[in-house]
Amino acid sequence: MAYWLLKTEPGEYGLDDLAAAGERAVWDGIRNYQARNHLRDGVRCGDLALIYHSGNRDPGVVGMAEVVVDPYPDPSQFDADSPYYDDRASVDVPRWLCVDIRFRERFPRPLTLAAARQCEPLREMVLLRHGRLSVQPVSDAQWRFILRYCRA
DNA sequence: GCCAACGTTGGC
DNA sequence: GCCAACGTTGGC
Repeated sequence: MAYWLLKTEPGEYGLDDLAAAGERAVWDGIRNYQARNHLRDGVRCGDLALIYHSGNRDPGVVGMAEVVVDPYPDPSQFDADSPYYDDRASVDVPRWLCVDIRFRERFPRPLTLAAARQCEPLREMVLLRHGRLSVQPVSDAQWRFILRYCRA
């Protein structure tokens, strides 16, 4: 079982939408090869993920979700009406993956990016070193630290 | 809205 | 395969 951090813009699809989605939400639209490779090579059913809100006034980790299925080809890449359509992808040779997740919790004390930068145990976190990656691994130690912080 | 950092495209 | 031009992300 592994830990991840998934980014999203709350104005598009945030923790509220995830909570409202119930048992299963399609986490699609990932269009970055490094993020895709994390899905392909790492993310599996049963993994847990921090939900990170970006592009808002106070970016940070706001909640947690559970991965409920192994990664599979993102249907939106085949949909010409979708903003995530990719005409280089085909059903036979899909280019992008997505995953389904389920809301687990909303943190009483979100970890803002600014606060994370002040936390020594998070110094090596991918979020702080490589800010733009939308699917990124979280180490066991980082996970434990963040949960203790956010649930306090 | 600005801009730095990073990713992608495409000519050669 | 290099690299310049361009596009995107995302904090501020």
